[in-house]
Amino acid sequence: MKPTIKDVAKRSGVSISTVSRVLNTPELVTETKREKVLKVIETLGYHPNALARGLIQKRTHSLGVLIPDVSNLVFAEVFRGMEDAAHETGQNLVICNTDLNKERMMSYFKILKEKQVDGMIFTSEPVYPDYYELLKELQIPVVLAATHSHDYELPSVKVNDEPASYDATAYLIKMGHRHIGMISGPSHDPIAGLPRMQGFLRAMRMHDLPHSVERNVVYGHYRYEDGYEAMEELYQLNDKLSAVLCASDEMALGAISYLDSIGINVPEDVSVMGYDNTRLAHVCIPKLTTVSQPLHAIGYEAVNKLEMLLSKGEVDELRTYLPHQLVIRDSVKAP
Amino acid sequence: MKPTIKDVAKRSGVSISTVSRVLNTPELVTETKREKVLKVIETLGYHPNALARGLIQKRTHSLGVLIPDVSNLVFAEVFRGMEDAAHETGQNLVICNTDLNKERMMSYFKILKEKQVDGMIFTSEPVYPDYYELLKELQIPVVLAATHSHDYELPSVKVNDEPASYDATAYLIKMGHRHIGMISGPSHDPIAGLPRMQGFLRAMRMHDLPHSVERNVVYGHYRYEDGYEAMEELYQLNDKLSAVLCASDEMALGAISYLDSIGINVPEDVSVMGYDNTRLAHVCIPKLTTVSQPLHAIGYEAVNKLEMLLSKGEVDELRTYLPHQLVIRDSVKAP
DNA sequence: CTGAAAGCGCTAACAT
DNA sequence: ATGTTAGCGCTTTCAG
Repeated sequence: MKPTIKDVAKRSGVSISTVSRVLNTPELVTETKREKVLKVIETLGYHPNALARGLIQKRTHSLGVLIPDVSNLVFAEVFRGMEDAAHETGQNLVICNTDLNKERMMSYFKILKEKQVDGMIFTSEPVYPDYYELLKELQIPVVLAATHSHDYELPSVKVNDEPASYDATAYLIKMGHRHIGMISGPSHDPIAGLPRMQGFLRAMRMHDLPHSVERNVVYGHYRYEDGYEAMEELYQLNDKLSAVLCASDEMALGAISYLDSIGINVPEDVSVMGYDNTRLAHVCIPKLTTVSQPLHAIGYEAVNKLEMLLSKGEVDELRTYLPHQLVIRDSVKAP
Repeated sequence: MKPTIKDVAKRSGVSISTVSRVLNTPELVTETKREKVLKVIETLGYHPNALARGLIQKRTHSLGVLIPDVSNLVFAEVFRGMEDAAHETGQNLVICNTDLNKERMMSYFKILKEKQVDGMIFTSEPVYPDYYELLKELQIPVVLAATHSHDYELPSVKVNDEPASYDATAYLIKMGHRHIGMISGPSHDPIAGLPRMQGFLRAMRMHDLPHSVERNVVYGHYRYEDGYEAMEELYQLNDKLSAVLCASDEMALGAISYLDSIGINVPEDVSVMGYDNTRLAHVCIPKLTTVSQPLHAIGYEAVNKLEMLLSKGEVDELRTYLPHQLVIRDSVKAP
């Protein structure tokens, strides 16, 4: 059997409370006893049982992370930020891939609750009413990362997409483009879909440029393949476009690939702009001009915010919007 | 206070063991009582405490994952495989980013031990003697993913790199290339460095082609930037190379980028071959011809193997080698 | 400064 | 089929 605190106590000739003290409040124990106990711990190879401790203290130093898909670069970088913050404050992360599956999501809520995580980070998905209800019933502190909710008072960390998308479009316009298309996320996606499209439309409108949703906007699910198909569709809709704004880097690459397949060069013939600034964006040819989201920081700050919520019971700022940035590289040029 | 099993028992007018039974062995409880209890659980919003349960059963259904960096596509895909397998068997994953930092690694071993994870997956790093000693002391079941050990009897799942690299090189040769360079991982990396280089050298030797380590091989740490710099170095060493094998897709992209910067086209002037077959490889132009590692399957099988180790106490096959595959795309052509 | 004792919430014999 | 009881390994009063 693995040694327990009892074994250590017996071998050290002290009570278990003393052993507990050298582990938790060593300053309350005489030096000689403390050293003795430490030595026994060493020779026995004793390691405290965090379950027993957690059972009493009601604190496990574990956080649950709900994320659509860790193998997606965007989420992987956000997640990495969470990991770094968690490591700095001695927390562990229990990860759950949701694949945007509601049932899987709800079942994870319960599992995490049972495992007594101290809190949860909910990533990149809208907070539906049933999620909120369950969360409330479960009474688990939650912070939203790369998503937010106006309906509910949930702390969140994300980029403000509408202005970011506006800026991107304005940049394209400033470069001299007048016929600009957009490959958007799904219009029913209130997080990364709608706002980015709205920013685009607002910029076009403000500059008196054509911005028919029917002729200038097509939709995809942020993936490379979606970008490829969307570009094909967009091109059939409107072939005098000189620039295309995409709602993700992956879709931008897909769009470039389609254009390449029909002999159109980027950026010589058509400019393409990405969104996210994942590693993808600077690893390809041409390197992507894109909207940078501070992915790592979003994850990092989300965990910090959760930590504050756990320790102080409240956060300093309910909804944090981290600044975006335009990263100018090689996929956009003047027409 | 959150309701406990006691509260449920009281409200249902039964003993706590009966409540425990409806949760764990419902068939042993009369239907009427069971329904009554279930209803109370529902109205009270009771959720069992997994810590208390784990304390008794000595099984937490949590696995620890040690991985260098989840934001790296290679690991992210392996990790995703682990998540899928874990989900299917009702396990949770606690993740620890090691950044190849020995101390961080060793401290994570201990933390995971204290949290009573049932087992651990150790990813993509050599098993150094001090790791092994600690692992042995801690008595935690371990499976290696994307790495292995000949020195120790540790179950592992990976691809056999030497033959894979041989095959890649042989393909290049079959395509007509005679002057081939390699951008290798560090030669001191026994997992993804040395074997891939050895496979390359063996293929060159077997075909009586020039294979001087000094003139044909340069080294990098698998990243884009490394590939870029390595390609520059390689080109200065030997400018009549018509093909380059890289030890990672990222390095291949870096190499292509360097070649592009000095006006050399891929694959028209020089062929470049990648390794890993991450998403990167089919998202760029030209799409990468590469050695496919079944990344997802490596993670998936590693978790399954760990599960078998936990349930049966042994594994059917100590070291599993998953098949690699050549994926022919656009970055290699005949010279 | 130290020890004894009372749980944390649950499962698992052991009775009945 | 159900209840009683004894812990799992630890922290935390409470005495001394």
